[in-house]
Amino acid sequence: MSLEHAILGLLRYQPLSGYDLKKAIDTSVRHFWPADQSQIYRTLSRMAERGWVEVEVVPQEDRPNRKVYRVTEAGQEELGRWLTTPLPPNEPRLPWLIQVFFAGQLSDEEILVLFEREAGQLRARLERYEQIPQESAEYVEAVGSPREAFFWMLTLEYGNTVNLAELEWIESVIERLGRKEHPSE
Amino acid sequence: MSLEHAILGLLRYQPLSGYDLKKAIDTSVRHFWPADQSQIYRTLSRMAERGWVEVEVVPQEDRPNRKVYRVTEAGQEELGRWLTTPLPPNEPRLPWLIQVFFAGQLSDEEILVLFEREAGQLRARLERYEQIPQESAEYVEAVGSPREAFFWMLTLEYGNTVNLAELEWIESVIERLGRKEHPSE
DNA sequence: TGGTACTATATGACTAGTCGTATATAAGAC
DNA sequence: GTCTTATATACGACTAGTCATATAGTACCA
Repeated sequence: MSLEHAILGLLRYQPLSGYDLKKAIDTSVRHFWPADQSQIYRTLSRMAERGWVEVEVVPQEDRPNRKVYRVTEAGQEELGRWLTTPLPPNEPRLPWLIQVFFAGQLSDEEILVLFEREAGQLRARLERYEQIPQESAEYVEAVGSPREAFFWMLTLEYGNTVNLAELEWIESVIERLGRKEHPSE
Repeated sequence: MSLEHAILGLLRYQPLSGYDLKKAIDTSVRHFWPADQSQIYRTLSRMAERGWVEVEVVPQEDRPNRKVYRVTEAGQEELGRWLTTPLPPNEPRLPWLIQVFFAGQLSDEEILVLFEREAGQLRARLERYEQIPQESAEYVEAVGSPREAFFWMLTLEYGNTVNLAELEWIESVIERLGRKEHPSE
């Protein structure tokens, strides 16, 4: 399970509570691995059972105690092992392509909406990506490893490249649809 | 749920059994919506309960009876409704990018393997895509709708475009890694 | 004679992830 | 004075999808 390994990777930079981790994930790996709060807590419990992380309970006044997790030796090893393990080919599910696949039964206007909508979502995503370098500046500084930061930025580059290719393809389809070159029946 | 709608779309071309559907899915929407046998059968039962499909039991000698499903009026409507419904933005999970994100702690050799492996998987996928037009020729003929076939081919074009962009990006990363321009620590 | 593959459907057990809600308290907004 | 936001954790219910296995006969191949 990849969430476990994302958590190991993040905790390696510094020990964090479940709450902290949620925020750390949302400002780092969220774009390729979203995780919601309940999933994070469950996963942390499981990891503690397996001995990949250790818990330290930090009492707080007026608020629930913090349970701060840190990576153990076993956790370090597991992360190293996983990072060099070949993954099965990814088979992402793209419901939008199902809509495209059966779009022949829609009207030309409806089809145009289908593609324009997707183009809009991609443009919005690309705009959000532009803000990431600023947002992550403090983490880059805090961790203080240009090498680590280089690979963080590569994942952003990936997102930019792939989403831009998608957007350009959709724009080319919209253009072709406008020229009415596609079969009418 | 998208599998339901993929099934409705396929049954619209002709009534099929669960077994037929598995084969139809594997030669059509598999690349963006894989489905395994048990999931297909469960989904068909649910769809029949909802009245989206009707079952006809076709007795066979020496083999289990075929349960042939056909789309009802309600199913047709549901498909039309769904095809024009905006989908929430897709958030695909890309475990490989988690490996990239934390690759800074690996050696340069290990990192190269990580990228070369992914490049290999993409090349294999692109090669498989090349065979799809031949494989689907009989379906194109059987359904006899150039309009429908046009959109089938668009989903293939999408896969080609996006996977090629990914591959080219990875190749550019490999080149940069080779030039040792990335931080060593 | 045995192994494998095809046709055809079905079910139980499991996992990852989602959704909603709950518990506490404090700070700040309107 | 109430509503929202933030801090911090937890759990029950649910869903989609996976994996393994079962049944039961045919057919082909070595």
